[in-house]
Amino acid sequence: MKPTLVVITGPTAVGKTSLCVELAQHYNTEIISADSRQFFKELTIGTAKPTQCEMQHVTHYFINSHSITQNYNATNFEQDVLKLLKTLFQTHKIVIMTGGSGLYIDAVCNGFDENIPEGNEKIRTELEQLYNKYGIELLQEKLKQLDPEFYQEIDLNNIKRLYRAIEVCILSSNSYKELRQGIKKSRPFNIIKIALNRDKEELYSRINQRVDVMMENGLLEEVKQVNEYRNHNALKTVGYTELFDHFDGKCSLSEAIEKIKVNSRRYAKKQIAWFNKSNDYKWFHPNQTNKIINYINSIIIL
RNA sequence: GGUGCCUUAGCUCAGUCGGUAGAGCAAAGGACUGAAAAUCCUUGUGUCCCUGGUUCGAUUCCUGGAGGCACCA
Repeated sequence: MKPTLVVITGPTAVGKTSLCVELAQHYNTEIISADSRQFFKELTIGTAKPTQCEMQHVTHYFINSHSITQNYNATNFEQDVLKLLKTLFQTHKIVIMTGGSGLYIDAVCNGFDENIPEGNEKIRTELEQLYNKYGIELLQEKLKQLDPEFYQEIDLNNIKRLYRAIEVCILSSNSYKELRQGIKKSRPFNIIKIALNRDKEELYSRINQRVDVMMENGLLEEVKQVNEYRNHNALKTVGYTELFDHFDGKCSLSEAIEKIKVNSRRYAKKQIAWFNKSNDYKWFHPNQTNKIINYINSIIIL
């Protein structure tokens, strides 16, 4: 019988961590984090990692696994998790993966189309220079020549999507449109997908409170310590960019804190939209531990 | 107490030489296949403070009132 990966996701601050610790103890298993910022050992308070205590009770993977100076992306994560799961499934029938990074979860569950090349630092730097020098129109024009079909589909104002599309065309000498098959990979394990949510008001007040607690716990000091790395992708993160702005005198501390709350709420909205889009999530309230266990058991028995 | 200014979207304010109104921020919804806590898109009906008057028509002009701010006593 195939082993099972239980995916538990949901918006930030909904209560994923404590539920998953409970579930992991119930199933006597371990947790893989699918959070694109908790990888980084330098970012702790602002990314709301599990507590020391929680991590002592249950083994967590992909927390503090990387440094902010390293580049780490969804493909790296996909490959690393698949490798890890192979090992974990030798001793566990169930493994839990939890986090709020939709793309990373999809990478593990579905994979990416095979013939599309990975990101390339050199090309990205060149494209960025072109953008800074000539503006977005030049890149739009470039894509139009390289891949007129995809040019029609893409959001032409989205510079990162433009970079990516052009990069793929250059690297593969093929059209991005052609390469995008959207074929889900089959995995050697079953996947149960669960998403958590609460009333919006409740969620938002949890977010606001959590930001206040982060400040009490020393977020300001943590951000100061990584200030010199602010150009790294890992630090383009809610909770950090706002405080960098404060350091630069662009806003007061209390304005920065308010901005962190606003941006966290927006992040939660975006996450909910992402998870809503795919219909294979079963939604629960984070308090429904028993219902969730029953749901998982009912599928595993089948 | 007197004089002047203000009162318009959740907030800050613009505007209508009289034909029922619009920006920024916030908010809501959405997109997103190797940077994803990134990046991007869409969405503005609100007793224009209240009252009476002038007018075909008032949020806009005039009278009176309420609240706020400033200055003078």
